[in-house]
Amino acid sequence: MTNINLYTKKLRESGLRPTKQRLKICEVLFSSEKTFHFTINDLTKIIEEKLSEKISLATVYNTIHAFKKKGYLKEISINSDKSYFDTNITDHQHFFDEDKSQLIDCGDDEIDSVNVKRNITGKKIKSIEVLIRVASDNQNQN
Amino acid sequence: MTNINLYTKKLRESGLRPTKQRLKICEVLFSSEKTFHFTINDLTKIIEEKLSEKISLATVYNTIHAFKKKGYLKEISINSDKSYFDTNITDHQHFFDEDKSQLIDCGDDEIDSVNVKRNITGKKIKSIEVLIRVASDNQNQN
DNA sequence: AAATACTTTAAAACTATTCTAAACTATTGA
DNA sequence: TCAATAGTTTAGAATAGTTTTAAAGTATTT
Ligand SMILES: [Mn+2]
Ligand SMILES: [Mn+2]
Ligand SMILES: [Zn+2]
Ligand SMILES: [Zn+2]
Repeated sequence: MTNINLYTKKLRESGLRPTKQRLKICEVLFSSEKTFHFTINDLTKIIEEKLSEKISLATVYNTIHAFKKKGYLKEISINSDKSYFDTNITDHQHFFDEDKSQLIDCGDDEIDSVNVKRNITGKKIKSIEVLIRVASDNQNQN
Repeated sequence: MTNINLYTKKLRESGLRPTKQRLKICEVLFSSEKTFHFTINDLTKIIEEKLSEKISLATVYNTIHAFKKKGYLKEISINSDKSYFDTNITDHQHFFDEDKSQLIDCGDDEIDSVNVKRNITGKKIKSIEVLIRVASDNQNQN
């Protein structure tokens, strides 16, 4: 399957038609073997700089949300003014480097799976998210 | 130690003088044996309704931040448009009821402690946060 | 081709949070 | 005592990420 076909499939399955703009977004999100973490701002900059293409912010937001809803992207919970997304949709956890405001994947082999012994009546577990905040040793402690 | 003295101590240790407004905030935060989770909006409403006192939002924000910085409050990481705070500053984890947008404490005995096998060079672990998202079984799955 | 449906876009709106600057209050020290 | 100084509260303005709007553009259907 060519990349264009793959992008088209993902867009269609997310309820979106494969337009020029959306395919560009896909190119940034899904062309690399490597997964990555990004904010909407990051993504918009990459599109503008690497693909020298100007896409309206609204289109970027809409597309990212459709992919998130369908499960082609994950959103990572951090206390931050911005939203962080992840092209790695497998079950995995994160370090958050507070010095650089940067997410780092934590492999399955690097953390024991979380065992929850309690269940909330009438509720189902949707996800278990672990965030390990790290910072430089010699931090301004104050 | 009377409550007023306790509040005064907490304020002073957070670098704030014990003013009328700040003591009111303390009363809501620290008078009950039970700990609780809140947003700034919640807290402001409680102050206005229960204590029939009007305190400027800026004062609430400043006081909450000072307490957080000092460690008398914790902030919980959720993907939300608002910040959630916790008067329970002991090491514990959370369920997040997505139907009600409500945090539920997860006791030490209800979850196995997380074992991280990797360390990031030059970085120290500041915290390990676990968030278990739950929602009603019969959710609109779409 | 005309009608219809979907999309992009710039700009406006929205909202939680932070900042500002002026009025107010408490503390200091002569 | 009381003026000078330092700290505080407040309403409103500013900020910034995100969402909404509405009009112009594009694609699809009949
Ligand atoms: Mn926020
Ligand atoms: Mn946000
Ligand atoms: Zn990741
Ligand atoms: Zn809690």
